[in-house]
Amino acid sequence: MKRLRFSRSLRLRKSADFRRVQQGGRRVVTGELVVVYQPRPDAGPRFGLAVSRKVGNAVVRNRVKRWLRESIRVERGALSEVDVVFIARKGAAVSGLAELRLQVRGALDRIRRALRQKRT
RNA sequence: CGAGGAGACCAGGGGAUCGCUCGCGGCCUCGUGCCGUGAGAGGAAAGUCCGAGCUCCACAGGGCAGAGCGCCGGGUAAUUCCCGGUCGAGGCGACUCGGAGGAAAGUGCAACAGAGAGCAGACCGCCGCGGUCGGGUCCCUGAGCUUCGGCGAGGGGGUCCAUCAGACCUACGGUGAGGGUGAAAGGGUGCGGUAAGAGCGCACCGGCGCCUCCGGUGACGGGGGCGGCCAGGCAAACCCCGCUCGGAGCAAGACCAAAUAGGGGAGCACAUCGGGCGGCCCGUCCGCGCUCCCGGGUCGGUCGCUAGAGGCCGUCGGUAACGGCGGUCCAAGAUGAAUGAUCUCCACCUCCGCGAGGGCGACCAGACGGGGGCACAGAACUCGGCUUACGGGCUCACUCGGACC
RNA sequence: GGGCGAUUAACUCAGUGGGAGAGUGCUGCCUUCACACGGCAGAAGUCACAAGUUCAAAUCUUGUAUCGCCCA
Repeated sequence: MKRLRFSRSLRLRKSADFRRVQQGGRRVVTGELVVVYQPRPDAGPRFGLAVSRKVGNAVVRNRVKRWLRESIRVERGALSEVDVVFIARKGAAVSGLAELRLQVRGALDRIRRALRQKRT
């Protein structure tokens, strides 16, 4: 069985990258998440998180980011050639890991379909 | 057992699997790689309210202005913090709380009410001067008012006292005792005194000032003498007195260094002008000029960046805070920002059922089954404090009340 | 992370120790055939919250909460 990792190489880390994705990318909205993605040919996938202070205090924000990282780690599958930014809404603070994991899976499925359609 | 006050401490634990960040070692296909191994949030990490280290501002200079602090002594790198004490307030008590210098340096403020509110004041009342009038009491009558109980202006009569007293009036004077207003009206009680009064006088009590003695390093406490009631409140009002304070903050600052645009540095000189050194004045430095040189900054990266005024134990000094000496232990460094996820077992709290067991007794204790709960909160340069948030647990001496032996 | 500021009626704001106010909006009446404009009257506030100083606090002091601004 392939091990499920989410190391630093899979993360979006630069301010310029965030700006590029959020300004030029496409948008998918689930219940508590806004997911923005932009294709990036001939490269692996990269994921970024954005949890603002409106979501809660530092403990709550850290918890939401951990839930999202865990969800991405489990659900990302064979996605590639794309940059994705997950933006948490206020309700994410109380939705719990299971709910967020469902929403991440749904958003990633829609991104995969859109990319496949575009390629063909 | 109940109620209460004070201090110290903990911040669920074990196991399995999958992950994240950093250090070290190894491997290769040298990468934002893989493997192994070790470490990985708090008592408040929080608020950013004080104090420091550190870095830059030329040195951190003078005066004014400004800001902060404010009982006394000690601790400390330092403080507005801590410890011990003094005084005041609260509590039966253990104990708690206190921004606690100066209002007999000055300037100011006090709405409304009230006669008068800041070198006070005469509305009612009381007294004196002047004027007018006989007055008290009982009975009858009775305008009017009424809470239907009564209250009663005025008039008539009986009786007592007598030209003193008293009542009324007025325009004057005295009074600060009484009424009433207010948050506050210039000590309290008693006696004397006076036309009436008043600290006007006296005694005691309380407070204040000055002198002096004793105890204490001191704040202050205790005793004696004299004065005299003249001296109200607010300085978290201006202010006065004393002490302290240069500014900014690791996004400080140093180094490496794309694209784009053209500027930048060093030396010498500087009357005026402009700018910097937190504000103003002084002082001082830099620029505009001349000569020489080629690097500077943004994106990004590296350093700063984690071993410290550290914890614990023992001992000595000290009432204590704390300090000296010796031993020992620990020690996250991320940067779109790590310290997590799932499962399981056991603790802890609480509710319901059940109520075994122990004790002479007040009472203790809750086995067993089921349900619920397990807080506040996440390092961002580092320390010392303060403040605020917080479910519960543990421990040590104490206080008050009750019951029992 | 660090440095600052604000909070008063539904909205925008004044008020710097004794009376809580202005404009817009809202409600009612008048005016008009009707509406707008206009006129008159009225309601509406824990002065963000909690302690303290003071006789007295929106105002002064301290703490808490919320919102906003600046520094790469």
